[in-house]
Amino acid sequence: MHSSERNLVHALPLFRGVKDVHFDQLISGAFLQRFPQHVVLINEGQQPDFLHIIIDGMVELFATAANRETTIEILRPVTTFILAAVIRDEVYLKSARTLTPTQILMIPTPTVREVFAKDAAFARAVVDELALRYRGLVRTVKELKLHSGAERLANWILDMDRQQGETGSIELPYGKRTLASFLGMTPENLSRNLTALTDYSVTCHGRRIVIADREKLQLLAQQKDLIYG
Amino acid sequence: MHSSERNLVHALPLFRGVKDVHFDQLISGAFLQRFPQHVVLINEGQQPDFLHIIIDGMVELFATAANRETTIEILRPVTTFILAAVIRDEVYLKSARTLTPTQILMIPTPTVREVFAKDAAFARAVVDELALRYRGLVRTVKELKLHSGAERLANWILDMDRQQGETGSIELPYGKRTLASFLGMTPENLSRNLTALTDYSVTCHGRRIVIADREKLQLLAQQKDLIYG
DNA sequence: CGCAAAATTGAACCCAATCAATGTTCGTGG
DNA sequence: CCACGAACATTGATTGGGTTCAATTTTGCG
Repeated sequence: MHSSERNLVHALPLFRGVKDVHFDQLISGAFLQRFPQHVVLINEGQQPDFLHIIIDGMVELFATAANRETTIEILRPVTTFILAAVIRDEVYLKSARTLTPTQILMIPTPTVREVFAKDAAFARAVVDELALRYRGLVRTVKELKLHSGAERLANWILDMDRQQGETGSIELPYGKRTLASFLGMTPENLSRNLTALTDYSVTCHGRRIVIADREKLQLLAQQKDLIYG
Repeated sequence: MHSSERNLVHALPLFRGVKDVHFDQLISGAFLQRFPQHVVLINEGQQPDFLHIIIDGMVELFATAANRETTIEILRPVTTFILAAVIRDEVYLKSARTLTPTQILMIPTPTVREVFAKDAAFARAVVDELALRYRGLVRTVKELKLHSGAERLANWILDMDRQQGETGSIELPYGKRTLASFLGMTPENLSRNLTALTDYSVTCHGRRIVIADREKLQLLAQQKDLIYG
């Protein structure tokens, strides 16, 4: 790893405050690696070898059963994944693949566990990340069990608009197939739900979605949990 | 708190290895309190005041939206809840109510955060708990998105059988209404799914469920993720 | 430019929710 | 201890959201 990259990595929230000695230990055995698009990085059921940290690009966590497949989370920089598996030293519950060309920092599991045990700042950062992700999943479960497909889509659009600067015009960060899988519906249904949102001031052309009247859309989205979140 | 209770609490996984000074600090401001059945302990949207630890009894975490309600998790001793909210110092995403008379240890949020910052053993225990719960939620999401109602029920029955000693005869730990809400279906549908499981060697009388042929049931349950879990 | 994957649209089907009615369980007070 | 009422549980009939299957159009990429 070059020293410029080293500084970049040390500045990440996960490593900020970590003692230099410990940080050196963390990255001494680490790899900073580039992967092309659509590459499977890990498979569910495997034992964790490395903690993965997304430096650049986009990663999809998904799971399969029988002949089905679903997207659990979609991650962007700077985020770890399979942190829980590394901490507990248990098999992955999800698989991961790149959605774009992606740069990933891989730290061997034993190193992570060692430094975690002796560096308080790192431990706190790990907990913070875990707690954040836990809350994200709680929101997902609430969304799935309490809202219809159209409502989930509406919520996602409002969320994405917020992330992209609340301009009322958003760009899909990934394909509609992936979005459908993430929202828990078929691609066909996502299509239908999108046209149904016309009644709520939403229009979609290609990868661009425009919200004409945000309040109208919020009416549908039943924003209760997002207000609190 | 009596000294016998104190010792009991100190022996909990969450506090094992915590320095005596720090443990004293944790419980000095804590309450050990008994609640009757069906009492709401916390409401989603509130700011966390205490970390809750279930010493005895059973607690349901649930969430509401519009006029709907759903069960997210059902917890038994010895488990914490709203740990993520306490760690991040953000509002609760779920509400909690007792399902049975319950004894709960309540530690003020600031104390938890202080001790967490200076006691490595406690920090590790917190992370362990968080990671465990995170993985539980991942399983929930997979279950919801990949399996039908009948399959989820089958999985739940097999899971419960395992927890109760794999005797092939299990006792419902809570009402069918609650179970239905937890599994993400209506009480009517749970009833129908239970009768449908007759074809898979499952019979139900009152609160008792008997599995005649476990392998037959596993066929339906599509156990993939549980084998790995 | 041309092909393959993705996206859309329509039609039929199915799982699950809702509405409605009856039977059962259980806690409570007489 | 029994009787009663209210909540819970079951069963049937109907409705609806969502999936599946199938065909067509569009997009994106080599």
